[in-house]
Amino acid sequence: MPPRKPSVDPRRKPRQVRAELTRDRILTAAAHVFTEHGYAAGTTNRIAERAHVSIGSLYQYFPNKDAILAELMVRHIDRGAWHRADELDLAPGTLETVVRALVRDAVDNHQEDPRLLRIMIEQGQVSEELRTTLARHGARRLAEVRDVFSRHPDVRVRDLDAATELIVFTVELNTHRLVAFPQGLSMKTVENELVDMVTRYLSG
Amino acid sequence: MPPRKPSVDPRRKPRQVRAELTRDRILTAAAHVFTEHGYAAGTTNRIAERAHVSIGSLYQYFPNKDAILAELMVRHIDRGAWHRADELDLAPGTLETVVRALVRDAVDNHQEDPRLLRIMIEQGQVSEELRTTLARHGARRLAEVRDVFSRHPDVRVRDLDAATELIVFTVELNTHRLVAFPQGLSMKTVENELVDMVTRYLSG
DNA sequence: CCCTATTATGAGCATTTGCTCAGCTCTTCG
DNA sequence: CGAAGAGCTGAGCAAATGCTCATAATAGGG
Repeated sequence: MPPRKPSVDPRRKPRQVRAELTRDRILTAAAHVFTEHGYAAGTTNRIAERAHVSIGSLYQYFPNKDAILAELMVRHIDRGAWHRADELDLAPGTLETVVRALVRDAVDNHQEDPRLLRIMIEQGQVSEELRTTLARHGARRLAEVRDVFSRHPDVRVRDLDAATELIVFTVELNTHRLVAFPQGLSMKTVENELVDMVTRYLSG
Repeated sequence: MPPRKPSVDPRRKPRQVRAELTRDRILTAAAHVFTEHGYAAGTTNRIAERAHVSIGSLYQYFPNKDAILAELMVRHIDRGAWHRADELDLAPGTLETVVRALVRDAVDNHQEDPRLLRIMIEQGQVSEELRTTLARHGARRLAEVRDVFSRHPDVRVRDLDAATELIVFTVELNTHRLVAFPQGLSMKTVENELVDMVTRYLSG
């Protein structure tokens, strides 16, 4: 890492529409670049290039690289993007149907957002607010899934809370792996086996 | 990142005890440095310094920085993971017993150094060479586990290969999560539920 | 003790990356 | 129109980092 200055200097605040657009393009590009290359390899020059903006312009609006990530996080909070992303649409039916819906949901929503979020979290610069918000939302989602399970007549497990947590994470992690490394096994195969495993588990 | 050469050149293989020790010191130092500073900030010079070895020596045994992490990961995987595959084989019992052994194995193997583990996982998304190395070792392990499963009379699944892969990754990933981000649930609870899920899945 | 293969050294090269700055273009408004 | 300020540009600096290579030190069989 090159010059890491204090650089707490105030940056230009957009006064024309043009500038606002530039800022947005930079942020959008940054989101893409970070998700694609990771934080360290997501260089400011690369971001500027992707935004079709000169590095000079970039640094006119952000005092340093970290500030870009920070702004990205703020926007995430403001927009509540992940709220929608993880919304679950579980219709009642066979247990297998329900589980399959859960798996499909994970596959659908696990494309872009989670990776960026992971980068943000790993980078450690996460605000306390983001952390708690994420935690709260995660809990809410767990509760939703657990409710669906608890209402289903075929579900027979010792510890529903533990089971729900295990299942949600297992589905999520396997999906992540599939999306990240689309190796050997096909999406369909994995989906089927995942559904089988979870369904049999829940059935007792 | 400075010069990123192809660097597929063969490196010196230790022929004297002295060299073996040097290699070990480098790896040990690398583990510490990566743990302390993270991968990006864990510079090769810093590693060499901590190992009380010159960078020249470091590069005599490792073609590049990634290779050091790769070796660390290989050692991590190798350690214990299938020394016990034999035990599993020699002491066949209930399917549940076998599965529990598998889970315990993963837990034991990961209990040691959460921070390093996280780095390995996170960095795993980058280097192609690293990935193939891991893939090879992973494949070996998969084959062994699949063998154990295939020999057990109670195992009834459509696609043993797919099932094995799903199981191994699920066990591993859940263990990672538990160790790296310890949350509400206790180790014991998760172990039990994991065992239940996998056992029921395999039983068909 | 000597000779050769092996191992160790570290200054420095090549490259990368975060970031600056002098000067340019565009917008706005009297 | 035209001036002033807002916005934009990109060559390039300084620091950092991965890695090489010429050279020196050491080991161990003969």
